[in-house]
This record gives sequence, structure tokens and C-alpha cells, in this order.
Amino acid sequence: MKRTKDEAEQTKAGILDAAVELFAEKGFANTSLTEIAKKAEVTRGAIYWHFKNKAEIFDALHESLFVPLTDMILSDMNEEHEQPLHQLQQLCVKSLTDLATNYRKQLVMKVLMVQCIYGEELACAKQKHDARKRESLKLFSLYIEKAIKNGTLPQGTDPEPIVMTICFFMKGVFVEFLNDTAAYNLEANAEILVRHVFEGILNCSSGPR
Amino acid sequence: MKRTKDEAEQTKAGILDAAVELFAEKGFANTSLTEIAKKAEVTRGAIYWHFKNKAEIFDALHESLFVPLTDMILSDMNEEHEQPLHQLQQLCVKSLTDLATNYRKQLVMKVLMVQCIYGEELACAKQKHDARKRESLKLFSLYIEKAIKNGTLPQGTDPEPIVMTICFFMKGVFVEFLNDTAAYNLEANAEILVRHVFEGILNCSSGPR
DNA sequence: ATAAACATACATTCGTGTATGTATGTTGTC
DNA sequence: GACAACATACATACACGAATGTATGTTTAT
Repeated sequence: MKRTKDEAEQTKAGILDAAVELFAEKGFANTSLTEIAKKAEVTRGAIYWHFKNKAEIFDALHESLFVPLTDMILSDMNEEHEQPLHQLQQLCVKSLTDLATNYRKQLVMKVLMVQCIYGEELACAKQKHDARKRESLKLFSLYIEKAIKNGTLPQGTDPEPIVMTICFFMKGVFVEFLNDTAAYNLEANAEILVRHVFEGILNCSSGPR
Repeated sequence: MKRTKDEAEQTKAGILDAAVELFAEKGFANTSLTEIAKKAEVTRGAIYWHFKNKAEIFDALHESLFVPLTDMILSDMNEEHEQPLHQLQQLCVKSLTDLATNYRKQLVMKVLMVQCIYGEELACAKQKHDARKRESLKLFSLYIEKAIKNGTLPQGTDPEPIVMTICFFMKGVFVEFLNDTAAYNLEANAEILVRHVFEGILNCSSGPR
């Protein structure tokens, strides 16, 4: 039953499609390879041909999402902007509206952020995940420090609580939205939500109390 | 091998202690009853005597935490306050510092919010969980509406994005903090973080842009 | 012809649930 | 207050399915 190369890539993609939907629906640990195979209309043999095990499927999903994401952020970072805080604000809005309008991304992010538990089985993936997070945290700090030098934020401001606020807020939006996509109109409200937080940061730093 | 009633309650508590630690460490799905029994220094027989199955252990943890929490919120709600927004703000700070200083609560909340996946096995617990969340959402709305009538927020303000902002932010703090308790000094920063968000809400509503 | 791209079959492990055994606390009775 | 009779609080043993990984068979592109 050898297929042509294109057909093989297609079945591999089909397995990933089936996996991400099942993972998003029932969670990584609660999904068996048999179920994935059934949904993808192949046998477990096909899965074991393309992937070493279930964890490697997870890894593939992880990789497929974060490579383009990091590219986007870095390209945005390169073009200098006179108002770094505002730039960061727009980046947040963009990533939210992006999430709100991209179904595939919703699925994968749901798997990565709420429907999996990083135990020993996914230790490898967790390391990568943590590395990504540290990167974005550094990036956030960089924006903030630029804003302080720039004068947008007063001299001597502590960047840490600001980074924490933004990071926590974004995480909350992602998790809560992905947990019940239909419950919120994220696309319509993204800008207001982000503005709330950034306005508060500005206001708190310039005029405490 | 019959024990006295007190001893029995003690073993039951021991099982719960072992369970919550293992759940928090490796996740609900990745923890077997055998492991729990081993850690609690009993056999699986003891577990099946006190609980119907693993899901009921989860339920017991859930119950043990949320009963006192709801009490606290409701008692706070009863005493009328002239500045409802500020009252809500203090409630948020309080629940964060409370979390930061209560290890047991950290464990249970970690299990409930990040280390479990509400599949069919936990369907019963998920219903309760969702009910709790709807309650607190209504509560949030109530505070906001009081602030609008009060004049703290301008007439005609839409409560929804405000509630979303607070809810998302709080969720993010919980999840991110519980994910790596040692990474943040939540107790020291709780007030600043919450102030960021509430200041932004005030500022955005009174003077848009 | 040979190796890719699977399907099929099998062995093994692991976890659950339940049935049963058993020693001990508890309770009523005289 | 002593002693059955019973219920309690587990421990042990077993049966069962589910999931994994691997070994092997089969077909077909190249």
C-alpha cells in the first residue's frame, strides 16, 4: 500500500488535523492513538510510521504554530517606532484579533494552553514552551525599557510589575477565550480590553494614586 | 483492621492530602489511584472505601475550597460601600494576597485551574465549576452597575468589556502564578497589578482616548 | 528490485473496578 | 460488664478492558 509522496504528506496532515481537533476537545491525555487513527481514517500503523509516539504529534503541532508567530513578533520589533508602549499595545491587539479570526490557531493554542498537562511525557515540549515564554518576556521588558528611556514612562519606573500586568492579562484573555470561544466577542472587544490595561499602566506610573 | 472513627477520618484526610499533591504535580489524568494509595501509605481498598472513584476525590477537593470562598465574597457583598469599584478592587487584591500566602489553596487551585482537563470524567465537577464562575461574573457586573448608578463611572458605560477585563486579568494572574509559584512575588505586587487594571478602567471610561 | 507507506496481528503493561477476606471497633442484651 | 452479633475500615486478589509498542505482512511507487 505504498502511496505517492504527496499522498503520504496528505495523510500525515490528516493525522495532525484529526489529532488537534481531538486534543482540543478532550485533552491530550484523554485522547488515544486509536481515536486519532479512526478520525483520520487510517490505522495506528500509519501514525507510528509518521510519528514516534503521541508526544511527537504534540511536538509537531507546537512547532507548526510558534515558528510563524516568532517571525511576526521579531519583524515587528525590527522597525523602530517612536512610541514603544503604543507599539506593544498594538502588538497585543493584533495577536488577539488574529486569534479571534483564525480557527486553526484557536485549536492549536487551546491544546497548548488549556488542554494539556506538561508532565514527564511532554517534558521536551515544555522546555521549548518555557523558552518561548522567556523570549517574549524579555521582549516585553525591552519595550518597556525603551519607553522609559524615551520618556513615555517616568524615569526610575520599575519595569517588572508592568511586564507582569501585561503578561498576566494576555494569558488570561487567551485561556478564558479558548476555554469557551463562543462566550465572548473577542474580535469586537480586543482593542478596548487592551486599552484598559495600557491606559492603567500609563496612568499609574505618571500619577501614582 | 477496623479503626476508630477518628482514625478513619484521618486516613481519609491523608488520602486527600496525597491526592492533591500528586494532582498538582503531575495532573489529574496522569495520577493513578495506586500512586495515591502509595503516597498515603494505604492500599487502593482504603480509597475505594472512602471514595467512589478518582473523580469523587476531585469533587471533594473542589468542594473543600469553594464553600469558604463563596462565603467570604458574599459576606463582603453584604456590607454596603460608598465606592463599589474600590470595594471590588480591594476584593481582588485580597483574593490574590490570600492565594499568595495559603499553600494549601495554591495546591487545590492549581489542580482545579491548570492541572486538570474537564472531560466526561469530570463533567459533574465542571458543571459546578461553571456555576461558580457564572455567579462571580454576575457579582462583578453588579459592582460595576452600582458604580455607574453611583456616578463613579459615567452614565451609559457598557459594563461588559469592563467585567471581561477584570475577569481575564484575574484569571491570568491565577493561572500564571500557579504555574510557577516561585517565579513571581505575588504578595508584594498584588496591589500594584490590580491598581494598573482598575486605574485603566476608570481612565478609559471617563476620558476615552 | 527494493524500499516506502502503510495495514494487521500480537505481546505486554497498566489502571480500574469489584469481589472477597479479615481483624477490629461498636452496640445491644442479659 | 461480659459476650454475642454486627457493622466498619480496610487489605488482598482477581478479572477485565484499554492503550501502547513492536513485529510482520502487503502493496505499490520509483
